[in-house]
Amino acid sequence: MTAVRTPKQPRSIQTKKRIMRAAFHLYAHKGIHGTNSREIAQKAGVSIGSFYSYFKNKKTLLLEMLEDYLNRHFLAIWKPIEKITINNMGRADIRWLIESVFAAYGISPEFHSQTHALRYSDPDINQVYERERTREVTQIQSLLESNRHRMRISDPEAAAIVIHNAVENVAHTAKFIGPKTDEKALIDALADMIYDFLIFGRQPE
Amino acid sequence: MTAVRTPKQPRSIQTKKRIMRAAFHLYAHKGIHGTNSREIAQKAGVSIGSFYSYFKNKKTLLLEMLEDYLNRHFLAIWKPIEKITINNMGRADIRWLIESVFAAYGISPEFHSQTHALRYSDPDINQVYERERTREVTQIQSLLESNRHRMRISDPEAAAIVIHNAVENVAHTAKFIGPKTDEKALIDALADMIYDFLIFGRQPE
Amino acid sequence: MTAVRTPKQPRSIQTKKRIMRAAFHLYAHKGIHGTNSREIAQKAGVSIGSFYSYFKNKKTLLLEMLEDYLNRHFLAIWKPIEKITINNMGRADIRWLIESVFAAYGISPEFHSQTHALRYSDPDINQVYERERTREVTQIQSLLESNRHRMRISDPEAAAIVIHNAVENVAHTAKFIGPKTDEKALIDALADMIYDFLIFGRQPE
Amino acid sequence: MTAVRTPKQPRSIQTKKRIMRAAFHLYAHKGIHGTNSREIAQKAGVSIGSFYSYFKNKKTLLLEMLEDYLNRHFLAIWKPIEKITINNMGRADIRWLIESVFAAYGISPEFHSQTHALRYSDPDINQVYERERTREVTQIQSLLESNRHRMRISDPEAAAIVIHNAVENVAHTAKFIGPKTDEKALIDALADMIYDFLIFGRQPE
DNA sequence: TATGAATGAGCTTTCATTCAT
DNA sequence: GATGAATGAAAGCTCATTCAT
Repeated sequence: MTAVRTPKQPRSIQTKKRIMRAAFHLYAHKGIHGTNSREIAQKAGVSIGSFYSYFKNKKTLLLEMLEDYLNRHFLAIWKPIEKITINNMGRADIRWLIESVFAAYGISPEFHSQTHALRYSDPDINQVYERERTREVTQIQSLLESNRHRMRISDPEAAAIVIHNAVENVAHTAKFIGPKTDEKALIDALADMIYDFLIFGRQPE
Repeated sequence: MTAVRTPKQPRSIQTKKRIMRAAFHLYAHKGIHGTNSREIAQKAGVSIGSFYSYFKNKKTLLLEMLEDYLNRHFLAIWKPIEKITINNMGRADIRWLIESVFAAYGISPEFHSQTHALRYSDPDINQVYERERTREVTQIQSLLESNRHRMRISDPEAAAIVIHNAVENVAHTAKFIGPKTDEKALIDALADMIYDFLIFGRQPE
Repeated sequence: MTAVRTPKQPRSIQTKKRIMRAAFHLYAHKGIHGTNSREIAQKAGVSIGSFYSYFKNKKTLLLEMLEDYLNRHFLAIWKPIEKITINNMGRADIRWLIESVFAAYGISPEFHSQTHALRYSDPDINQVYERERTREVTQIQSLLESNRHRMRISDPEAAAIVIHNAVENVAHTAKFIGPKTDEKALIDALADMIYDFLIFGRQPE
Repeated sequence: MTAVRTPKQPRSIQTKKRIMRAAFHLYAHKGIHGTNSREIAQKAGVSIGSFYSYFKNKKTLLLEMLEDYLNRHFLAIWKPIEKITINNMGRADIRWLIESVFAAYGISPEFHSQTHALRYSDPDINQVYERERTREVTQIQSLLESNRHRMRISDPEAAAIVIHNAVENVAHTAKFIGPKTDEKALIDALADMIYDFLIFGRQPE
């Protein structure tokens, strides 16, 4: 049977969080496959038995962590959106958004990249990611629609996908490569590229 | 300790290639961590003993596979470069290059993504990838330099990094998501974005 | 070390019984080794802490359950004995007894068989069973003695053992195999066999 | 993947047999659930890795052992059948058969009883046993048919079931209780009971 | 040189039991 | 008294690697 504990008491909730935080750090540093459950429990300061009373198995832990992480990721990007002039976006607004994405990728490029790679061999992970991707592309697409009158793009969905990918992955790579890169320059280049694309873009012949 | 064989006879070379091909397929389908050495040997039609006479250990196999893969990847992109008007690039040339990248990512987005994720926890893998990234960015940067007179970009290195990332990752994502995506539209959007950025781009204030 | 509670208040007694009943059902359906203590407590509607205040450990629970079960088993067989013409038994009386045994095995052939099997590796269980077996064989033997004048058996103890085994195990098997078996036919055959054996049996040469 | 080794080389076959023999002894002495795989491997003088290259898991080992055991059991009973006057059975023939059964139960009453008990919670075990039971009852029934002209039993199948159960279980119990029991007396009583039942049995009214 | 049997460290997971709240 | 969070020994099983044949 071995039902998983659904924590209600404050103590329980804290314990569960401690485990997830410990796993997060270890996964980032030693790799998901290079970290075992004992290690996670130990780092969280709980027994291995506790670990398994909060998570059915290691996979479940990973899925919960991923949902959690992607939510934080999403919020880090889109929470500051109120500061943007939604239906009259300028270069500064685009730059602001890009900076949010860079900040979001600062949470943990390691965890991001590793879980992303698991999409190929793990349908459950893939599903979580696909849901997230859709959510983000939709967000961008609706921004584009709000500014449609000023734009010349013919296919807002393709544009949203391209922009989403470009920004996310430049940010990801930048964060990974680390302080060597001139982040400011990258953000500027990206902002230019996207702004020109959206506002000055010629209609595809 | 049996020394690792450096195959010189044609038959040996064939065997080694068979092992690498078997591993490549299995890694793509079941994940690197979901594939064990017995399985690889079996699929390659050799004994596990043979496997270990060709590769010191599994890690060595992976590194050799990665070098091999990245070479194929690089060539797939840059071999058709002769067909490009190097120092007077137009939108069509850019489009052509992007198509090459998309084709290169068709080789195995699965293997690519998985090995990429290992960079965080495995310095050896990271090194191989870093070398490759530099090689590719340099390639783009030199293309930009050749067309500098027609461009207004202020920081060619940042531009090269941004373009490299944007293209590679859009291609990667497109190949992964599969036939659902309208690949043609993505390539068009990317070509527009990059062309406008390079040729019509305003000087950053 | 919290002492085990010896329940005297009615509510306590009820709780203890609830636990035993829950265990009894689970053991029968999922096997003794396939059932864990949390499951028992849950099905009984008590906390695991309560469980251990009623039973020192799982083994104690099992022993108490077994004593309980074997008492019910014994009574189910021998309570209707008053209806038998003790010292002038006929075929009908034998049949009547056999039917009681079949009924007794209806209580739980699963629990019976499982605990029986533990005799080999568990001396405590074995002791309880041995005591019970002796009690039942003695009962049969005394019935045989009461009818000795009409019988030709030379060794009443051997006869008692043989009869005891034959009846118990045919009943057990019949109950286990289930409705497929024609229980009536089995009971008839058994009654014939035993009656002929006892009343018409020739002296062993 | 982890394919199970199908032993072909003599060395392999020996190793597999050694494991099964070790398990057989341990299961009989410490109980199936009281024996772990490490212990079995150790007693067999092989590594735990070897154990699992010959058996997919512990359950598979048990099933193979059971098939093996029941075959030996069956042969021990029915191999000496040639010495019986098949279609004119007398008391001596019956006694001879009963002795075979007693001998067969001498192989391992402990293993027998324990696996038998698992029938309730394990459908695979149950299936193996049910197949065996049918095979044995059929054997007895065909013996009864061959002697039908001398018998008065009305339902050969019920008779076969009753006899089968009676003999097997008396033998089982006798072997288990051990030297305390006067085995000779039991066999005599059984032979009398069955002979009288078959040959002198009155027709059920 | 090729084979595949053998190894055993190490991993995931379970569950009887305790004890702080 | 009752609760259920916490414990950790112990079990089943995998798999990279070695080495006798």
